[in-house]
Amino acid sequence: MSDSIWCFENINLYQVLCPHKLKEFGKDHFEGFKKGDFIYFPEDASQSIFMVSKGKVKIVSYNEDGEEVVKAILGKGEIFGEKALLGEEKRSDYALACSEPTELCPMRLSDMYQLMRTNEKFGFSIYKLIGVRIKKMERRLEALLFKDVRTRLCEFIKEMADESGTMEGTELVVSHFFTQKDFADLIGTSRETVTRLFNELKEEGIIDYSRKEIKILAKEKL
Amino acid sequence: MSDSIWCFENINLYQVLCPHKLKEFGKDHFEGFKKGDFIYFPEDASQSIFMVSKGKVKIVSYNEDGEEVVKAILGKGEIFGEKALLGEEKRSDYALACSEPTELCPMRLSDMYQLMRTNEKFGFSIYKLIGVRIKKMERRLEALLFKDVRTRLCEFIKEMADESGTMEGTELVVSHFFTQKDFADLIGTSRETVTRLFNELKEEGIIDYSRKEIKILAKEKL
DNA sequence: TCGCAAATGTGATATGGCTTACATTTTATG
DNA sequence: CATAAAATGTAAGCCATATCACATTTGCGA
Repeated sequence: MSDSIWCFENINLYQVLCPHKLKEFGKDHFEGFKKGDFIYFPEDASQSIFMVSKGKVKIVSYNEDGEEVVKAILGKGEIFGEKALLGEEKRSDYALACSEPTELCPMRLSDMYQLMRTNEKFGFSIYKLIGVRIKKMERRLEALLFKDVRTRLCEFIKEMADESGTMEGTELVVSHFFTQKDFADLIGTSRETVTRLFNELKEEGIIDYSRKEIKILAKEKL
Repeated sequence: MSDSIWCFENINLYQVLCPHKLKEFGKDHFEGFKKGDFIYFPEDASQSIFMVSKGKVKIVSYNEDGEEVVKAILGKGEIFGEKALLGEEKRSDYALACSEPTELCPMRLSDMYQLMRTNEKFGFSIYKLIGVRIKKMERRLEALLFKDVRTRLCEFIKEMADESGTMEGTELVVSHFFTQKDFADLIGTSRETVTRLFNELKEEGIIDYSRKEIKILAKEKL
């Protein structure tokens, strides 16, 4: 649990990547996005990776019916588009800003590679970041294979709490900006089931759910 | 589709990694394993990554009941343990040889990093390899989220065919050494369902399944 | 501030695939 | 070659969760 949300599992990437600390690359590093602005589209050339320096970014795709499917939501200090580093030539999904204003810190691939080669510490940070991503995916896969929906939701809430929860008195509070549909996408279930489960957890006095935040009243029961 | 099984999605890693081509690192690079030999255990320090130079390797874990759950099966030219490169300190699963003899080409982490830094081509191969792994995982995740078991099995068979199928007359033949339990683990279903589906596909004249190989009679219907 | 679209709530019904339980076949092993 | 162990085959019943069909609430944009 951390109060500095950009501290990403012991790798302070914000510190490493932030333009202020890397003046030589820092010229055109900030960009302002409005809510709903697309940052990239599938088939766009994967030329850079991004760090969120302000706001929130959604990674999504669209299913056959044109409905949005959320794959990830990222906040300050988090990185996306990093598959570009791994030989991906074209983006495979959409990235869009979902809060206003959203500011990003894009880094060109060539700069990244150079930095990774010359700055050992930086290189390791990037490796580690990708490793963490893979671990996260593996956990998700395992949950999907072996755990029921309620367990998946509980674990998801706990993860959110670990990443961005704050203690307010005796309550652990996680502020968020997910819709229940987003939760559903992220844990792999239907919107209706999520609604039902949130109310169930509420009834049982385990959480207190509202649109903006989740208060965790009994973490041990999650 | 390729007849050289170690050609891994356009990256000929065998060529790059094979000890014969890297004499300076090649002293102790071959090791013989018998069927069932463990290569590493969870909690072992992640000190090296391996390439299969002969035989087959299973990556597994065990569930609460002590049953084996297969996570991946790798053949010649494929790499495993690569999370070591990404900041993983301890192995998180078991790797064991599942054919005899199995030979590996282990590379120490420090050597890898050095090679990656000095040999640009090598570095890119590794990045790309990890990228391919991630893509594969993403596909798996998506299949699990959006597709029913039959579709998942069909796609899995098609993938096998693309990776290691050979044309024999008009038939596309994939030889394999999976049990139906293995298929079940890999696509996320129960063994019984796999049995049923294989027989269903057989009845429908789409494939011809036997323990050693799958003949694909109507790829378009898969 | 009104109106409308998006988000949430809830019941009824349907169903894919898991589980259980056991039979049969194939393969490994002394 | 005999016997055990592993893999495969099959059926019946059940259950978690999807799907459908609405009602209600919330919040945003004009």
